[in-house]
Amino acid sequence: MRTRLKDVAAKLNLSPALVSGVLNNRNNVWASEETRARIVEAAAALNYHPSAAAQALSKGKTDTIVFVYRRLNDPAYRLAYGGLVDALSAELQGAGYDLVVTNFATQEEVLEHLQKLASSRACDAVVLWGREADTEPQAKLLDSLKMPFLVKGRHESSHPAWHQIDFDHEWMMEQVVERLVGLGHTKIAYLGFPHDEGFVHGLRRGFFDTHRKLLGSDPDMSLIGEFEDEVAPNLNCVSKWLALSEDRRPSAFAIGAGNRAWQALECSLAHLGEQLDNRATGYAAAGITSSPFSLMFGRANVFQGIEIDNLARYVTPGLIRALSEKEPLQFVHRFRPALSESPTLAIPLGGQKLS
Amino acid sequence: MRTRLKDVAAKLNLSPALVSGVLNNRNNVWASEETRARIVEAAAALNYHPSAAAQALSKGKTDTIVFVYRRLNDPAYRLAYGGLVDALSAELQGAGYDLVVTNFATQEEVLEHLQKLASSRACDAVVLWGREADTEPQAKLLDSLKMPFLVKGRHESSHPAWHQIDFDHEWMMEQVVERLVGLGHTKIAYLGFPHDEGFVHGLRRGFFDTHRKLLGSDPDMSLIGEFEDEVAPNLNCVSKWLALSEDRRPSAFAIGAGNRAWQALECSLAHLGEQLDNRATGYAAAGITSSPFSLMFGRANVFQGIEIDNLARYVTPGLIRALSEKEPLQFVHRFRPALSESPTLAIPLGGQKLS
DNA sequence: CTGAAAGCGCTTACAG
DNA sequence: CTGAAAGCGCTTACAG
Repeated sequence: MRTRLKDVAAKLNLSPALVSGVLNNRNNVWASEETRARIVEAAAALNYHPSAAAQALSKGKTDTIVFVYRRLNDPAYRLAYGGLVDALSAELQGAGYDLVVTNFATQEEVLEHLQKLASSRACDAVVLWGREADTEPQAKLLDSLKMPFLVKGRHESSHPAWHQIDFDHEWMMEQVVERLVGLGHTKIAYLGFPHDEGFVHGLRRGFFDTHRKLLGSDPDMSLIGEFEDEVAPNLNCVSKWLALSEDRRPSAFAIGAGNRAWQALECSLAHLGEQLDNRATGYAAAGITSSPFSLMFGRANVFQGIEIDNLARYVTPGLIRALSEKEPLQFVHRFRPALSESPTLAIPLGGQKLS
Repeated sequence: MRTRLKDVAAKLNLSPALVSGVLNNRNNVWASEETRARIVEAAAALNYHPSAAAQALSKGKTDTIVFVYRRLNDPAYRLAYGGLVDALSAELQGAGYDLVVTNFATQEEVLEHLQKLASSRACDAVVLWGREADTEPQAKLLDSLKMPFLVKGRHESSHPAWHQIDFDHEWMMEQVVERLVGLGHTKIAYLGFPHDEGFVHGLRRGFFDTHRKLLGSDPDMSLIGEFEDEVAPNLNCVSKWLALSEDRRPSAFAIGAGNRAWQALECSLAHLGEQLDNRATGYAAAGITSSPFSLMFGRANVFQGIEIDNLARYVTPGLIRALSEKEPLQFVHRFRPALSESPTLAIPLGGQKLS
């Protein structure tokens, strides 16, 4: 039999109420320092830990947060979730919360489960992650059920009062363009995604706005490539760019796309015996990457795996605070990760001699 | 206020006990079909879901399983955990269990938390994942606390009664060698890890044993390379192998290592204008990979990301059964994933013309 | 400083 | 077929 509150109370000849009060540091409970010490000591000696279920039932608080998402086929999403769960769980653990992870194949199942979560009082809050088309109805449902939640995404214009978080995509692309222009490049191509999603538009907007601001002109529309995260279309596009005459050929690349775009870029360059470098001469690139990422051959400045771990760390305190309702809540978080040198495998290529 | 059991009972003028009995399909409860239907209907109409805490308290069962691990620096571990959590959570959800994920920086914290889990009755079972040096003491502790658990790893000789799962590494390497020999290769090099861990020894043993069995001789010890999962040492080793005279040079590679070994292999070959292929002529390779993995240039047969998802799917039913104790428990699970063609980026390299 | 009592929302014999 | 009652293990006013 595991130790219960009454066991430690009995051992000390005290009432369970007192022991409970002391152990929980309740401030309307009075006990001598000596008694407190005895209680704490006895609890430790008996290896007492309150029953989670009993506490949840009497307190009406579970100290549990549920991370809910729809499973996506795109492996990049799964990877991001993996890192996120790892970091989120670690952060919440530190604050005394458990993280339960639940995923479903369909949006219907997600919505049904959110209903159940709310009415079975199985958690204190929910974290929603995924595409905006999915998370918006999910968040709406939780909102109507008065269940606290945090949602990943850019819902700031439609739902400014939601507790939401995402990257500051416009700012990130600004950093990218500033970096490339700072190196001395003026002909900058853009590789991005073709999807109609908030972050895609944000990245594109950031590129265009900063290009205008720093170079005084709109980007050359023939140097804008937007493709799925596959090697072939990116490779095709980049190799055409590199085959342009020198006056039209880009010398730098702003990447608002995935790892396949980077791989295509590096391979196209490798064909010409070139590789990326952070210099005014030759070719340079900067941009976002999925996690985990290493360049194969060269060097570049990247937002590493968009630092999803840091995103989790950044947002957790706000979530906890929102739950304890001690401070006014900041609703819209825009995270600005650091642009830094990418890890590189530095695989020697072409004519270079191997050791 | 959320609906409680008494609410639906009151609405139907029935006692809570009856409603509870019917809703839980208890077999010593008698109610007419009509009454049953009314109860189910009313529960649905009121959106009734029993309080998880109250159920846990009265039943002494939480329907929760906790996944505990120590955070490791190696990103490959994190990735594996990510995919695992995804799959495990999905599987358990289907069986009515919640998965809570907890990770800690140190082994001490893990052990302390396991203590707490056991004495706060916060879960029905624990899943342990990580290196055997960590999981062994963890499992021992849970064992002594009578907390059911499943542990990843190869503890079959030291603790045959533990509910444990891992890949059948010997068998996997057998498949690899059979595949390469089947293609017609006889000079097979081996790339592995240098660590003193169960799976490393298993892979190596599988390679040696099968080599002897199929080729009638021990492997050439100069064609055994065991390195950390980094490009440089693998690249160095493979390029030396490829520079050997034809009578000594390997034409095939059995990989019991990580993605860096594959990258090194492909790049070494690319220098020579070669790439991997599943043929008797040229170079072939087969082996294990970390998740997610694509070859850059060529083709090969691999155990894809060691199919950690399938491992989770494979093991969940046993875990659930162990908890309900309906069937005798199979303790040691050895999973045999399928050897299949690796995804490849098929990046055209070298003198090849781009479209 | 201390203790008896009610309540959280269920489940489960048990008596009718 | 049905209902009153005790119990799961805590917390929390409240009375002393």
